[in-house]
Amino acid sequence: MTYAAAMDALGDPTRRAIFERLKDGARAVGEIAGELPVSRPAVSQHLQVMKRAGLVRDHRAGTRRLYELDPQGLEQLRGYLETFWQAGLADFKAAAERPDERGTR
Amino acid sequence: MTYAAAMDALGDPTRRAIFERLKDGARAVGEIAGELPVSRPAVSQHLQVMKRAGLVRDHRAGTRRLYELDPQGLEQLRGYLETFWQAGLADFKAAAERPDERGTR
DNA sequence: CATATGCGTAAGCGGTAGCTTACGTAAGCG
DNA sequence: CGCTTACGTAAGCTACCGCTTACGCATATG
Repeated sequence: MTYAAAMDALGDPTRRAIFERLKDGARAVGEIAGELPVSRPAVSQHLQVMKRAGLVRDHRAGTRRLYELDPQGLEQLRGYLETFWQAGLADFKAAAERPDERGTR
Repeated sequence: MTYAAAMDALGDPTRRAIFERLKDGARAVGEIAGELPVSRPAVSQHLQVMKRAGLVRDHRAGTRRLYELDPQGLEQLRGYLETFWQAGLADFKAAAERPDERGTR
């Protein structure tokens, strides 16, 4: 049920930008903010939302504070999306993937 | 790059509720609205946002309009999340999954 | 052809999400 | 010990998002 917080969190573009910056290792707050068009406090606030959502972890490193990806939140999201591929969706997928016949859109 | 629209769309709780109602087959707009605490136009608006995001498809059925899941959008999301499990994240995951040592949180 | 059903769209409103600036605090450094 | 660095938090403002009501349109039905 906690996947909801993770979905809400990654619903914001700035938050996704921050999240993606953590792909290749832990980073400091100001370091991330330097690469984005928002202030450092803004990044700090976003990181806390993601922390509550279980998407990131943090730990101190001198005067700085390093944030890194938290696999726990990612696992929640993966599990949630997986529920949509279940049931009769497999053959439905096959039917839907051939160029549409009904001209939807 | 179009995964962004899908993430934005599923960032809203009401939209997720609608999305989940489509798990087991196509549904009409009013039918969905009847199960949710929002008006039918609200559901209609949400469905269109999700349609632009590639998350749902629609087609007419008499005077009604049936909406169903669109595997295309789901695939976008799955692919996006997958990028976070790449690289050195595998062994990082192993390190992060044992009860934390640094007392983060 | 008249009526009913089901839906999309327009218009408008209120709450809140995201941002900024300002301030307080903990840890390294000379 | 002052001073700097790096961060979190508070306060406040604005834009936008999600909602409702009202309306118009297309399709079935008798």
